[in-house]
Amino acid sequence: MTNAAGSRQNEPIPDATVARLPVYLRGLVELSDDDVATVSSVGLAARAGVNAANVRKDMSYLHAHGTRGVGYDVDHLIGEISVALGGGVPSPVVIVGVGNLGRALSRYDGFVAGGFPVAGLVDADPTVVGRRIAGKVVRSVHELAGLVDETGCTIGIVATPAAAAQGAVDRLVASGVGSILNFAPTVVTVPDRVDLRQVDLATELQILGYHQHHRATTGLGSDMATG
Amino acid sequence: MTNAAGSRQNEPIPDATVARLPVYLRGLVELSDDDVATVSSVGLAARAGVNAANVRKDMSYLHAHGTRGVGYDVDHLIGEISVALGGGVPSPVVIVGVGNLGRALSRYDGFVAGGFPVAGLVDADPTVVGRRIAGKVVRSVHELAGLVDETGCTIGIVATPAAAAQGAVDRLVASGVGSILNFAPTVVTVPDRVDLRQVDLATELQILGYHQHHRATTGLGSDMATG
DNA sequence: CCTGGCATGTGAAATGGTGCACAAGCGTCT
DNA sequence: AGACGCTTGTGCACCATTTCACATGCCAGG
Repeated sequence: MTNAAGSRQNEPIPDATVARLPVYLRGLVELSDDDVATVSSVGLAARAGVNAANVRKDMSYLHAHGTRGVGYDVDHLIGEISVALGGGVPSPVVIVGVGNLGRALSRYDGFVAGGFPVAGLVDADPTVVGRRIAGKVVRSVHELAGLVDETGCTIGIVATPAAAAQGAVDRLVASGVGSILNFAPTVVTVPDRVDLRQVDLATELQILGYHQHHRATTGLGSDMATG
Repeated sequence: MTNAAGSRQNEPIPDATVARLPVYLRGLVELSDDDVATVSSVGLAARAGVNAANVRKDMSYLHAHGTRGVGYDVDHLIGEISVALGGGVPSPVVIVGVGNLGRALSRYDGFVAGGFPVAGLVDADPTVVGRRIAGKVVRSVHELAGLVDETGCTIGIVATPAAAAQGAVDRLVASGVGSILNFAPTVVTVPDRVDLRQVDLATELQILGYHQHHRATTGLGSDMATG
C-alpha cells in the first residue's frame, strides 16, 4: 500500500459529494475512537444524516471500495477521505478582520483540529494592530502579503464589515491566497482561479424566517434539512 | 395597496429561490439607499452574483412583476421580498451556548438589522450563568422554556460544543421553538415539524481544502462559487 | 398615432443530484 | 463443498434547478 490513492485520479468529484465528505469523516473518526473497525453504508448514512445509496455512490467516486457482505473499513475510509480533502497536509489560514466574529473564529478549536491552524490575524484598524488575540499578535493589513508568504497560507478568512470585504478579498488574492471563506454579508468577486465560499449568518436566519412564516400562513407545511 | 401580496399564495417557492431572496434584498436596499428607483434583472443579477434569467424566474415565483422595457421597482421589490421572508415581523432568537462563537453571535449586528433581535442567551455552565454579555444576562439552560415563552422566540441558535448540541436542540424543540440554526459541528436530528439549518465552519474550510488540493494535483481546474 | 428599443416572463432543453432496486460478490456456517 | 445472508456497486428513472432563447409588451420619441 504505497499509494493511498483516492485523489490521485483526475476525475472530478461532484460538489455535492465533496460537501458531504467532511461529515462522513467526522462520523468515521468517532467510530474509530470507539474502536469500530468496519461500518456499513447504512450505518454511516445514519450518522451523516443522508441516504445509504448516496453514501455508497459517494465512496465510489473516491474509489474507496468496501467489502460486500461486510462494509467499509473505518480507518481505511478515514485515510481515503483525508487524502481527498487536501492530502492530509495542514493548510494554514489567515483571518482578515478581528471584530467579534474574527476573534471568535481565531479561537475556534475546530479549525486546528480539522487541519487548518490559524497562521495569522490582520486588521485595518491601527488601534487593534499589535494586540494579542488567541496567542497571536494582530498585524496590519499592509503586512498581509508578507504574512502569507512567510507562513505559506493558502486560505484566507474574511471577517470584516461588509464595506471592507471586497478590499480584503482583493488583498488576499493579490497575496497569492487561492481559497477564500467570506463571512461578510456581501457578494464579493474573485478571479476564476480563486475558490470562494460564502457563509452568511443573517441570510441563514432569513431563510429560517421564510419557512416559519410560510408554515404559519399556509398552515403547516414541510420541513427542511440542510446540506 | 391594501395587500402586499407575495406570500399570501400557497404555492411553494423553491428552496433555491428562498436562499437567494436575502441576497436580492440586500442589493435592493443598497439601491434604494442610493435613490435608484428601478433595476433590471441584469442589474440585480450582477449585484447578487447570479444569472439574470434566474432573477426573473425567482421574481415570478414571488408574483413580483416588473415592467417590460423598464425593469423592477426597487421599493416595491423590497416590500415583496420582505413579506415573503417572514412578513416583516421581527423574529426574536435565543442563543444556546455562549462560548466564543455564541458571544460573537450575540454581538453580531447583522442579526438585529435583519429583523432577528437576540431575545436571550442561555448556557449550561453555571459559572457563566448570570454574567452579562452584549447587554443580556445569561440564563440557565433550565430556564430556556420559560424564556422562549416570555419572549415569544421562534428561532433558536445552537452554539454549544458538538457533544451538547443534540441536547440543546431537544430542549429548544421541547420549548416550542420551530426553527433552529445549528453551529455545532455535528449532525443533529429534529422532528419533521421543526426546520433545521446547519452552519459548519470547519466543513467549509475542508471543502475549500478539497478544491485547493484538487487544483494542485491535477494542474489547475475550475473555480467554485457558493450558494 | 406609430415605430423602435429594451426588458420582462416563460416554454423547453440541459444539467446535476437523489434514491430505488437489483445483480454481483464476500464471508460464514454447516 | 455448498448454500445462505448480508452488503456493496451501479443502471435507471425521477426530481429540482439552471440556463437559453424568444415572443410579448411597455415606454419614449417623433
